[in-house]
Order: sequence, then C-alpha cells, then structure tokens
Amino acid sequence: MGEVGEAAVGAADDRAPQRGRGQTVTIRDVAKAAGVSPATVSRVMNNQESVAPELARRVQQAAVSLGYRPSAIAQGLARGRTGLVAITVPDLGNPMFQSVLRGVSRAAGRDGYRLLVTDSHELPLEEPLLAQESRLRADGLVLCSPRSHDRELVELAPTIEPFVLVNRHVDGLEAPTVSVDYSSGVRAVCAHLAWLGHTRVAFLSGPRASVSNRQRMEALEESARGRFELHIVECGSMLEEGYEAADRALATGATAVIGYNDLVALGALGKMTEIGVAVPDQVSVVGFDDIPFSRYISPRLTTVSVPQEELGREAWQRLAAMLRKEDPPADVCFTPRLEVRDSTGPADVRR
Amino acid sequence: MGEVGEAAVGAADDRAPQRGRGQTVTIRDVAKAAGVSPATVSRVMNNQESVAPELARRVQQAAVSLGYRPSAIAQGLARGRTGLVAITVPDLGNPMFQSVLRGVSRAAGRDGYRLLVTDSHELPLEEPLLAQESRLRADGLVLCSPRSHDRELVELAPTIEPFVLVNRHVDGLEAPTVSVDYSSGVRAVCAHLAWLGHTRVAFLSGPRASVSNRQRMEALEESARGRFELHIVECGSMLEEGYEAADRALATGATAVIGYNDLVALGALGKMTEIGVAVPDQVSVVGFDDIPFSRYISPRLTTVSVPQEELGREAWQRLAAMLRKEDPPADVCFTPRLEVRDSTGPADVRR
DNA sequence: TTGTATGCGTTATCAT
DNA sequence: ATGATAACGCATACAA
Repeated sequence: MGEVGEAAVGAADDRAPQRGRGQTVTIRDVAKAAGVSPATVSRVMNNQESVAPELARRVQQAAVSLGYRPSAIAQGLARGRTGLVAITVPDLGNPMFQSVLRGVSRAAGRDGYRLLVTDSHELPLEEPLLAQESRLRADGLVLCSPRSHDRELVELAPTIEPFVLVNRHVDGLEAPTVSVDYSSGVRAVCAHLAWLGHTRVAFLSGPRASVSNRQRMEALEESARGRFELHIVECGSMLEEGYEAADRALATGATAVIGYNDLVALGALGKMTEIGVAVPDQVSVVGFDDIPFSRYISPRLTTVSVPQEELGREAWQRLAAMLRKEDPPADVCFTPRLEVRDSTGPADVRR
Repeated sequence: MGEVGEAAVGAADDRAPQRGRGQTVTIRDVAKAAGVSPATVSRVMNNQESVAPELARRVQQAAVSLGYRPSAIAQGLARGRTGLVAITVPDLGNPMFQSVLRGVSRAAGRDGYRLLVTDSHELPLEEPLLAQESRLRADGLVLCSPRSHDRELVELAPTIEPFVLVNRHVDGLEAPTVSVDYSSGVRAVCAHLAWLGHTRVAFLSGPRASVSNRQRMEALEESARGRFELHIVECGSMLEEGYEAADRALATGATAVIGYNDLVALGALGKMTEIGVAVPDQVSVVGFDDIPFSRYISPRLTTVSVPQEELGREAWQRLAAMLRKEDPPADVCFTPRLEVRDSTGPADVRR
C-alpha cells in the first residue's frame, strides 16, 4: 500500500501538511502516541532511569512503530554539542594523513564521536577557511600538518578552539600539540648513509608550504655539512612527482636519494627499477613516514618510521580532554625510528 | 584599534553570565550592538539584497568586531538542512575507497557540502548502525560497497533516505546506484591470460562479506570453465594479506595470480619479487581497481581499471539532485578497462 | 516520577 | 526596508 511513513499506532496525524523543512516524525508525535509528555519521551530516549518501566515500554513501542529518530541537529542545539570532530588535512590522497585520520576515527569513534573530514588540497589559502567552516559544525578540530604560516595560525586559533595541532609546532600557540622530531630522523638517515659510504645524496623536496619539508631539509643540510654533497631536487608529495623526479635526482650523480615522503621515494624507486637502475646496488633510496606499502614493496623501502595512527590517537585524547573541560595531557613529540630495509646499501663507487 | 572581539559599537552586554552551553556571541548580540533586529542581521549575513547599504555596513562592523560566527547547528535546525553529506565505507585504509571519497569530497565541496566519514572496518554488523547514525547528522548518505545482505539493506533503506549506492546493486531498492560491471572486467582478464597461454590460475579472494568479491569469483569460475584450472586462495583485502597469501598461491602451481584487488595483488607481487619468483617471467599477476600505486610500482601492475573518483562524482551528482528534490540521473554502471601493463606475460611452461 | 515551560541560535512569516 | 515573532526539535530547570 503506502510506501513510507504509515503510522500504525494511535490516531492519524491530520494536521496541516508540514512545511517543507523539518523532521517527519518528532518527539511530540511520539509523546502524543504514547500519551505522555515530550519530556518523558526525551528521558526514555536518553535512558534516564527515572521513568516508570511501564511508561518506558509504551514510549519505546510508540517510537519504534512511528519510526522515530531523534533529530541530531535539534539535539545538538539543545545540548550545545554536535558529537562531531572536524579534521583538516592537506591531502586525503596521502597515506600518511589517512593513517592519522584512522587513528582519530577509531579513538573518537569509541567515544561516540564522528568525523567531519576536510581536505585543503595542499592549498594554504583554503586551509583557514575550511578549518573555520568545519569547526563551526563540530565540537572540536584536529588540524593536521597545516600549511599556513605561523602568524596566520595564531590569528586563526581563537576562532577554531578547541583544537589540537598535529605534525606541526607553532610558536606562541598554546594549543595541544602532537608532533614528530624529524630532525632526529634525518640525523639517523644521514648516519646510516654515511656509514654505507655515500657522499653524494639527493633530496626530493616536498610541497613548498610544508613545514615538515622545511624541517627535513634544514636538518639535512646541517647533517650533510662536511659529509655529503647535498642536491635538492624539486619534487612534491605524490607518487607521480617522485616518479618524474627520479631522472633529475639521478642526474645529480647522487648514490643515495632521500624522498620527502614514502610516496615520492616509492615513485622514484619505481622509475629506477623500470629504467634498470638497481636499488640498492647502484642507488640507495630512503623515505619518510613508513606507509604500509613501504614494507610490502620490493625492494622494501628503508624509511623513517612515524607512528601515524598513534598521532591520531594522541590528538583525540587531547581534544577529548578539552571537550570534557579537563586539562589536556602534555604535548608529545615522537622520535621516529629509522627502519632499515632493502632499499639502502653500500655506495656504488663507480657512480 | 582593538584587535579582535572589542565591542566598539553599542552598549556592552551586561546580562548574567551565560550557562555553560551555547554560543559565546549570538545574532542577538550583534543586533543589539548594531541597533537593529536579529532579522536584519540574519539578512545581512545571508547577503539578502533587501537591506539598506548603511545598515548593512553597520551590521557587518558589529559582527566583525564582536567576532560573530553564525551557529551552524542553529542554522541547520532552522533551515532543515545541515550542509553535510555522510559517506560510509568498509575500510578507510583501502585506496579504492579513498578515491571514491575524494571524488565525493571534491564534487560535494563545490556545492558547499562537507563530508561526514564513517568507516565500518569491514564489520557488516556495524554498517547499518553507522549508516543510520551518520545519516542522522547529514542531509544525505553515500553508501559505498556495503557489506550487508540485500534484505538488511532493503530494511535499512527507508531510514537513511536520501542515499545513493556505490559499487553495489541491490534488487528491490529504488535508490540511485553507481556501479561497476566486474564480470566484464573478469572476462577481459581471462581472455588476456588465455591468450598468453595460462592454464592454471589462482584467485586471491577478498573479504567474505564483499559482494564484489563474490561477483568477481563467480564471473571467474564461469570464465575459467573449460579454459583454466582455477584455484581459490583465501586472502582478504589488504596488502599484508596478499603478501602472506602469495606462498599459498604459488603452491597451487598457478602461472597466473589474480588478486581480489590491487592491494592484495601488490602484496603478493612484493612477496614474489622478494623470494625470487620473477614477475611476469615465471608468474603473472593481475589486480582490480587500478590504484595509483599500480602504475608506479615496478613491474607495473596489470589491472582492471575502475574509475574510482568518477564513482564518487557520479554518486554526488545523484545525491545532489535528490537534495534539490529533483529526479536523480539514471543509474550508471561503468565498464572497467583492462589496463595491461608489465606484470603479465606468457605462461611459463616449466611450471 | 511526570509534566510544564523555557531556552538553544537561527530563519522565515507576517505585519508595518 | 525593517521589526516582531513564531517555528525548528529537543533538553532541562522547575513545578507538581
């Protein structure tokens, strides 16, 4: 017969046809059908103990048979919270951010929070707007690897609180921060390469706006001083860019290539294998992040391993505390671990 | 002069301290500060033309100096829409779903909609709950590769409308659907392998609950009949599972291995390369989806290419139409294209 | 224990 | 063009 919305309980609803907006069946409909007040229905729906079992059952039945679903928006307005966390990342296509996302998603999910995800597509200008926009629809924000300048973030901060910063430190910002000490990772890489006898290394640099790229580059320049001849090769953050930068990296005569992240390292690795450059026999390749692929591709990629999901978990832990009006745990800065695998080997002296 | 939040306009707000919940500065504060009614402020914020330029400026200034941000929740309640789209996927870690996500994100983003993402973690039981839950907080839902049974989805449907189905067809469901004809892809793969002289092939099967896995398997069995000796190897959907299934696949004596998706295919490929099994000289490997990695890993993976982002775009197009109360475009079913690359070659007769 | 009434912050309807 | 004011759907003090 009818397709949808047939109420088999209580009197039919013969009020004027509802205006376009709004819910089909509200708390009042349920209240009417169960012969109680909206307040009681609310209590039942929220499992308040203070309701007579008899009434509770009646309300439940009415709710079910009417197909009543509380409006999350109305609840949000009344409670002053949405049950949503926003997270802004520079690029959803990057496995690193996906892992952070997963970390937040799982942790927040356990606390009944859902994720509002926005991707700034590596556009620093969009970032603050997206962050504000999404924060407005959520109870808090996880700002992941923001590409904006420090001063912009400081300006942005008051409009997006409460929020936590992931993979980026900003001076003069009291927001909880979960970061990674890339310098330490870089030093480990350099020590490893030096030990293998490499003296000419190329760095496939990441997005201009990426602070962690700058960190890695600076640490690299410092670590290389007096040890390596360091070549910077403009690249990016994606597989394809690494693939295409491989030629230029090889042209520098480098015996070791360090990618801004695993994606570009793997892209370059793919290209090298394809054109017959043996890895690690002729050229060594190193990445950053330790995305799942790095472990399962052959040759397995040597990389600076970052606890990606853990970053997400820790971020949520801090945000959750703030949402509970508690003091968030102290900032954490993970020290990444150099994962030596099969893509690095002794320098090829003939190069 | 003052930087932010300095109310240089109108009288100070000296009401009692607001109760914990709610917004700090509301439309009424702005109205008071600008000496107008809330209605006028609302009009200004929404760029309604029918307001005197003079007043508009005053309101704007008041809003800015008070740091006023309209409450998205309240707007949602009043307008009857949230500006959010929910999307549910079985596994956020799978590049295939990430691409669909990106497709939806970009398309919906252009229309001013943000994404509410939920991951069912390949748990069919969680799926319906998550879908309902997230649909409640959004204006519509994209249900991607649902793992639930047809009957459950039919039951679920009325509670999550409007929604669109991606990568799955369900009989008796009038929801707009965007799907892929995997059978056709499977036939292409089989023709390709047969032409290369393969007679023993192994299939690394995907998640039990995956309908597209079943489709691929059935099409494979049909296509193989009388041509190949087909071995089904239990596997999964992730890189690691492919890696670990490689041995079992090789043990079947197959000269060609077809992965449920690119992830497991690449995992298996990695393992083979690692243990010295030459691809494609000794064994051919094929995947499904055509994730970015497949093109940039060496040997480049032969795969059934699915227009992932396009699935997302088409899904949004349909959902957007429904949100506008228009009829959505007709269902689409993409025919995937076999992307022959370097991981397939003539059968090794010695095996 | 249950109901009444008000507030949540905005939009929209109706006067003016 | 602008201002009251009633929804929007729910939660919650407060009253009973």
